[in-house]
Amino acid sequence: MNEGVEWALHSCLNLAWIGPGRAVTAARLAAYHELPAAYLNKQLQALVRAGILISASGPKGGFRLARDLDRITLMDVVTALEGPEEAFRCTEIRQRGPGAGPTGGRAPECAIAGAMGRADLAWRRELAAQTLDAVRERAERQAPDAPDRIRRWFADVT
Amino acid sequence: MNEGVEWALHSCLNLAWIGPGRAVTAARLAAYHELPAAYLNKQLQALVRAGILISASGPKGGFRLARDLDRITLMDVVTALEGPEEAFRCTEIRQRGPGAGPTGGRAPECAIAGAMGRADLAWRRELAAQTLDAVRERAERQAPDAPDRIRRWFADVT
DNA sequence: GCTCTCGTACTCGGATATTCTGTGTCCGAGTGTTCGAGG
DNA sequence: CCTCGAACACTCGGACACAGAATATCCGAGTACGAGAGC
Repeated sequence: MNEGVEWALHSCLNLAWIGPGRAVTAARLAAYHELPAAYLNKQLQALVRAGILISASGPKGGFRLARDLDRITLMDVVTALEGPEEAFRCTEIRQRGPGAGPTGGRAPECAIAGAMGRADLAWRRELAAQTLDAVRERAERQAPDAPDRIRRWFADVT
Repeated sequence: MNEGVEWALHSCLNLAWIGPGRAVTAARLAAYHELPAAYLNKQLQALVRAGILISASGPKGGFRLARDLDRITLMDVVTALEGPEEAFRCTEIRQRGPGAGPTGGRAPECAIAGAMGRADLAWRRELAAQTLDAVRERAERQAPDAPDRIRRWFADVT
């Protein structure tokens, strides 16, 4: 899986902790975790295209959340960065070669693809069930001082 | 996901339909689906290392199943080819940069990694619940003539 | 005729190229601010 | 003093290199079979 997923999730949580109104630049978000700024910018662009973030150019510009965390699921972020297609792609090799069989392409369904698809569905179901707000809540329970520390660091204009 | 997973699953089912005793060469298995023989051989080698297949060199050599299909799960095959590590890898970026916090590396658990890990667990649980024998049964229900056709083609020594 | 031995053909196994997606970087388009001139 | 305008600085956005892994291929190690010579 793309490494940018981790970056995007952390950045979304940071944006929420900073405050809903403030727009933060990609460079600043990247500096907080020592990430390559231009590349993080690329990932955030994908979130903008997916409607998760809103971007603004120019001075005082940057990124901010398009909606509250409780309306953003892990599935949304993963789909925005990885695309909608599932991990296992059935290339229908059973239809090629001597084993093609007499079916003229109207094969009902590949049993293997079906089984893999069920597993993929379980994965997506679990991702869709988890909102970023629930993740934030867990994170705050583990590190209650994190939100304030983040808010203070990002308020620092240095 | 690696494309070889699909090839390996189909090959395992073909091996089961051919019969438990017969050893089939990688070239023959590849020809049945018009796959690159040497590359399929590489994938089957991984299954041998995982204990799913047994290989034999020389004339009359080839691959055969190490155990019955009902004792092989989709999880076994995927792990053999993709490795045991999960798709989402947490690189602990929260521990880097100004946001590192005072914890000396003994952070309890990344909430994001935990949430992604739960989804990955659901995926693996579903894969582990499906045996290749169940997949075979579904496949036979959809194409009852497939086993006999496969057996006959592979029996052809041409 | 039977047995032992050597050669051969065939297979897996790992080392070796090639392509493709992910990773990282750079410069141009767009925008809000700010400084200055004019009324 | 207030208003208007233009230049500027800053940000996103997409186009442009680089790297690592997936994909594909090739040659060597090992083995079972079979032919041939010897007993």
